[in-house]
Amino acid sequence: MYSTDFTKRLLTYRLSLTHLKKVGLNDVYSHLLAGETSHSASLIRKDLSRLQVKGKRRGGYDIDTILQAINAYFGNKERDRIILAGMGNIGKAIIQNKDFEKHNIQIIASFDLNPAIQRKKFSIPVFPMEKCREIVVNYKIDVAILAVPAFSAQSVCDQLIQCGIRGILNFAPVNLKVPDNVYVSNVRLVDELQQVIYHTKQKRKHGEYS
Amino acid sequence: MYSTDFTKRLLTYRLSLTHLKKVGLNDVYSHLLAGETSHSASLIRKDLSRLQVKGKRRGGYDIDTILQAINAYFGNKERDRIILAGMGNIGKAIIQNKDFEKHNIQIIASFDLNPAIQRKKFSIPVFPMEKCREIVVNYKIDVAILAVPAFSAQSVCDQLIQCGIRGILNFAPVNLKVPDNVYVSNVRLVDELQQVIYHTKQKRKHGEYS
DNA sequence: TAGATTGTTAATCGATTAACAATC
DNA sequence: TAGATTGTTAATCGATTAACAATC
Repeated sequence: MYSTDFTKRLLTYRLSLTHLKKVGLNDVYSHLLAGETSHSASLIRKDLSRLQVKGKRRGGYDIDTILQAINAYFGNKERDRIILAGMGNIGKAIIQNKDFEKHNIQIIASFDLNPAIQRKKFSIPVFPMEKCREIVVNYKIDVAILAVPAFSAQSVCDQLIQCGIRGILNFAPVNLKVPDNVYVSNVRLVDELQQVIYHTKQKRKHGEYS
Repeated sequence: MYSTDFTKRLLTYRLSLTHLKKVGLNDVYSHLLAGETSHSASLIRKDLSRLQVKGKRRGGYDIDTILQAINAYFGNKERDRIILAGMGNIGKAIIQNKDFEKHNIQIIASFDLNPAIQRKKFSIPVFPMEKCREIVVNYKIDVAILAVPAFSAQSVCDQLIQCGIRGILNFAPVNLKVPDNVYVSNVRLVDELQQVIYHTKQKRKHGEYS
């Protein structure tokens, strides 16, 4: 079982490699990828060895081979289908983002408590929460994006789990309580920004150029 | 110098403590906060000791004292003012999010290359990039949110830095190249989701309930 | 008092890095 | 060949945890 850090790094590698490929490269040295991703060459070699990707002793690694290995690691075969709960600002921004489709992730439906929103036309159907179980079961959905206001987040989360959801990407500023068999990851926009502000100030104080 | 992990945990504590306070509590035990945040009681006590917050040997910690210490750590005095580059879906979702204001972060202006967008009415003014230096200098702005499309991310990033920006919260799926004195943090929505999907599948396979 | 919790020290654990032999 | 890079092992580093004395 590899760490979540490893999994995260793989996606960073993929981003850089896709870029390098577009720019015309076929091979990378570990130290080149290091410069692109701000991970050390040593760590990259270790990660690639964990992925069982073999390089050429003096010619670096074949980019396509790495990309294939990364995609295989994430299970690139079938399209992943997920649902969205909450059609507020964040929910709308998410369904308009084409990057998910590009990576074979399809948001098949959305849920919202507000009937006015249910009646509006979006690129995906919007249902009331009552429809959730039906869709999760019929389409065998495992993962949901939770983008509802903080005050209803725990309750909607509970409902999603009740319906069979086992993985949640949560945008609400709340520490969700979930059973052990449910995986939750939080995107806390305010916290992210606060951290950038904090670390920027620190850099000013202690940085090389202060 | 504390780790970025420590800084991140503090914001998680704050979220839970604010919640617990609203629910009517005045004090917390380390193990209670542990249950809320999914960090160990031991780590929480260590973090609080790093923050120089003292508890009562048998009565736990005073919530307000912790909250004050956390806010002091982040420098709660003055309001932080930042700018936004890119008024696409994500940019719009961000300026509509009231949580930033709640935490004393003010987005004072936005920039977009598209003149049509510049003319639209939003809750904050939208300028062409040429105005950037003027605003960054006049208002002494350090931090920017970068929410432009991937293809222009590096170029807009370079311009921001040119104007004096030293901290960037980047939403574009790109590994930005920046000088050493600039702090960058990335929010990769697609990657976050891909990780949730991956870990959810893994839990199915290896989890307690498989 | 007995029991429970803090605060801190020492031990553990795991992730990253350094180093270098293998090899193209 | 000489030089450069991989692949792996051992060393380091730091973060987390365990343990427990202090104490309310």
